[in-house]
Amino acid sequence: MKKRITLKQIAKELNYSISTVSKALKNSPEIGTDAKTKIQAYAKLYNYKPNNVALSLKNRKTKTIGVIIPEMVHYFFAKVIIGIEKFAKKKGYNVIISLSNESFEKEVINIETLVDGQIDGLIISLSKETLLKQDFHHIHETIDLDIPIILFDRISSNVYCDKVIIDDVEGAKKATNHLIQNGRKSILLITTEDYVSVGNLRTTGYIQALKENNIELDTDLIIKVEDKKSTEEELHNIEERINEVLKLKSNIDGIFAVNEIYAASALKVLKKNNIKIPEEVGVIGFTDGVISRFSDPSLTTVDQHGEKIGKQACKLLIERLNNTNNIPYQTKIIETSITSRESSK
Amino acid sequence: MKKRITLKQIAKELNYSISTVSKALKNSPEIGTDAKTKIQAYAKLYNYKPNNVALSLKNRKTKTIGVIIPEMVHYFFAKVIIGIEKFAKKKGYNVIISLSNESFEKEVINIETLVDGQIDGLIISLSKETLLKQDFHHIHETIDLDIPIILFDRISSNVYCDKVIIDDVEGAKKATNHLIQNGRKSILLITTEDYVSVGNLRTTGYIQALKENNIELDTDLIIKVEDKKSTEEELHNIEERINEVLKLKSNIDGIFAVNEIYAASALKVLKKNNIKIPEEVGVIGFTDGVISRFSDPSLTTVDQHGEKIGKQACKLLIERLNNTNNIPYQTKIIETSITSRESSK
DNA sequence: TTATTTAACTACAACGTTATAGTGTTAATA
DNA sequence: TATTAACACTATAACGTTGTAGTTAAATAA
Repeated sequence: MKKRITLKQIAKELNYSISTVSKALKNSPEIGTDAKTKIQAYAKLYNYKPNNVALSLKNRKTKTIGVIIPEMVHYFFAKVIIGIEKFAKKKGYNVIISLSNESFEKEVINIETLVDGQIDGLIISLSKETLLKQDFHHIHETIDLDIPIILFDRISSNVYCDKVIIDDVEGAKKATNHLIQNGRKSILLITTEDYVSVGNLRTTGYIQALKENNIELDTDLIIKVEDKKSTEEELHNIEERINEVLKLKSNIDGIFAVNEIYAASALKVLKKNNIKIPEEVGVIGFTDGVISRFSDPSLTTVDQHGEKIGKQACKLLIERLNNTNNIPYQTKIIETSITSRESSK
Repeated sequence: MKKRITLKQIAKELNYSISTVSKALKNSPEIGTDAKTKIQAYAKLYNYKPNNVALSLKNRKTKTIGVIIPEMVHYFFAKVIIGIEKFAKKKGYNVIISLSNESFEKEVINIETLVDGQIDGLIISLSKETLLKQDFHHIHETIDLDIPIILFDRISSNVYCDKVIIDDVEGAKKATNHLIQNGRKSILLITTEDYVSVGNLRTTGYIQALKENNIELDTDLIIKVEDKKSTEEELHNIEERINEVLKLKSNIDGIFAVNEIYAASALKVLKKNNIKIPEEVGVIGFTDGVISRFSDPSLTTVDQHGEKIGKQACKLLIERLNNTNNIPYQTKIIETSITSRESSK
């Protein structure tokens, strides 16, 4: 209907040049008071807003940040996005979100699309497939193009860039210690295969905690799940495996799961076997999400503070964007904390 | 480092005009085979990609869709976004996401920011505050600016535009009927205050189902929650209210909650009172989310098919964007379905 | 009185594209 | 032989901005 007005139209209408109008609206001292008031009034009346696309072209900056996450339906990632979005908006940036759906190929395509002129920088959490393949050419190429990338949570030491992570090892240690301090000695670990960096690190933390408490490591007490996608079938599979180990090792008195899905699965199996939680077995999960909050019993978890991570990632990115001279890459570590609920006493 | 190459640079390097290069890369018949092969080879070698910002300026189209949702940590909205994103990407569109955080003011600001030149169209689910205020000037202004808006789920009949909704009344009827067919007669409804359109409609569906089954409506069996934000405190409050009604009306044998948080709260209260689910009381929720899936017992729910909604909304929007002649506004209704789980037998 | 400064503007180029119109050159037609 | 058509390209303008470098005319200084 009433298409947006441009400088050109204002200029024509008021019989000034485009430059004058532009400068008047920027309150430049070059322009006389008369012209200024006239132009500004007219602009306000017709609700003039500069065309951001034209500005982007001129400034070679889009004031937009791209975010690529492996999946959307995931409390942690949702929280991270909230953190990113909040901070970005405050700094005048917009956020474009893409989903890799844990696929390497989609990740590559998403980056390409985003890099093709729409964003100033990227915040990425790598897909499981990428981590498995250890193929980071798309990341490197983007950085080579002078488009800064911040990696968070799912990172790789083979990529040189800014990173934001949690102290996964520490967090897992805290979790394991939490159970040990409750007097648990035989703690089942439900984790992912080692190629998922966070799973790997949390496994390490678990092992370290045991060692520091002089508890012998029993590899039979470690379930490593091939962590593709949590389909109904996959979930069933996990439950089966937990059930088996539980039968095999009747002395288990604690369970540490590296995410809330595994923790919820553990709860389910325990309840099915009429094992009392937390009296007989204490359970603690990683990721303080909605499942943990509403499960029965509610789950004690390691809170990753996703929003903080998002904010930090966004901050690092914007700092880099504003700093033309190359500052050295940083890795920020966000502390975890334990949220104690019913599943551990 | 190796900044992206432009038409200009190719032209200079190969001694052609910019026009020739542009046309050669578009495989225009105007250009000779010789020039074409040379230019295309060079472009490929230096990985030429057209600058999308320049294209946006030229075409007055950004190929970007803005999405504004009230909150991120919400299974339904996450699913909708997945649907939007998938369809958009397939059609060559990018998606910018903004959060209104249920605030009217943030919604207004978000729209302004997005409309300022970065998006071709908008997909919005209105914030609760907006619905409460019934102030839609920001929506109208945007539509006036010829920027199409698609509303989904949280809509208002006072806005004229395309809409995608579920059959909330039908869905609620289905849910209530599901309980009635199980032999329940005294069904507690946990819903929102009436200004939330979906809550209102679901309440209507509940009432209709009762009527159709000749069950007298007992308003004491309806809990209307002031639906601000689900803080720990708010949740506690809801549980209290459920508990009270449960004590007051001991013959309750079914509970229908209009979202999964309320349903989960109901489960909790029932279990605390040692009421057997589903034997003594059957429970059904709305929104098939992660909480329902992992609760104990798992929750029977009305599945809103969020992904489908997102896809449909995106489809409507892109159709409108491609159609310069005004097609009449449509309201698409996505059918709900019941996912039967443990909480109802 | 002439030179110089200042005020208040305007013209132009550029960001990277593409569509339209225009320019030569050669080949085909009348 | 003169006219026209076909080919292969180039110039230009435009999308909406902004910064730099002009251009006037009036005011001041020498």
